[in-house]
Amino acid sequence: MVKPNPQLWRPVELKFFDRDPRRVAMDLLGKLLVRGRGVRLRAGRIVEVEAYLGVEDAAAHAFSGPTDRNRVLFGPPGRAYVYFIYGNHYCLNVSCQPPGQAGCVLFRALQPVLGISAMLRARGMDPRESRLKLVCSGPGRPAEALEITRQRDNGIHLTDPASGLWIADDGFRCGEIAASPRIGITKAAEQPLRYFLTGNPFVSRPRSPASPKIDVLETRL
DNA sequence: GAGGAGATCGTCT
DNA sequence: GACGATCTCCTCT
Repeated sequence: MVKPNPQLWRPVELKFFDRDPRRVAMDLLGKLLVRGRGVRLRAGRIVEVEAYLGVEDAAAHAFSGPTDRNRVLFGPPGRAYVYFIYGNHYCLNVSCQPPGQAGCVLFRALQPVLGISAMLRARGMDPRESRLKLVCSGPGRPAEALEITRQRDNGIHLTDPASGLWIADDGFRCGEIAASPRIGITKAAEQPLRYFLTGNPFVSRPRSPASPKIDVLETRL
């Protein structure tokens, strides 16, 4: 494995997010989600995401219009939307499209790249733990590993390293991208809006429980 | 390994 | 008061 070099990481530009969430979701695969600035960085490669299409998507938080909770989704693109779920977990999304449209992408799984011991600590796991899939696979776990909370991070700029939570491009070519139905939802559950890297061991579930159907979309080498 | 159930609390109706 | 874009632990096979 090549040693990560944060000096070469470039923040993703704002215009990257000013597009259809399906396109943003696919293009986010292989990018890095980074916590911190300067030293003591924690970073994970994005290997699994889900697209939510805004007010026309019955499974999206934005479906019933703006509320105090989801207001970030209706604002500018490239912002963190953090919500609390099941009394236990925070989940991180990034807003897409121009203000008024409420598309977003949910981060479902990361492959730990940098600051793994700090992630293990944040997750309350044994520092000698070798099953790294348990660190960031599943939407609640990256938030815990990177200490993302609604109070601290909701609405911040994911395009700006100064915010302390940002998305970087290190030039990684991600290989084959596949799509399947989204996980854990009951409405609009059949649409293939979950995207992941084929064969990557850090993907939370290789196939959706609701449907085994997987479509290979494209290959980037 | 698979499946089920409990934990736990913010948000919405 | 009901529900939820989840996780973990426990039991069963």
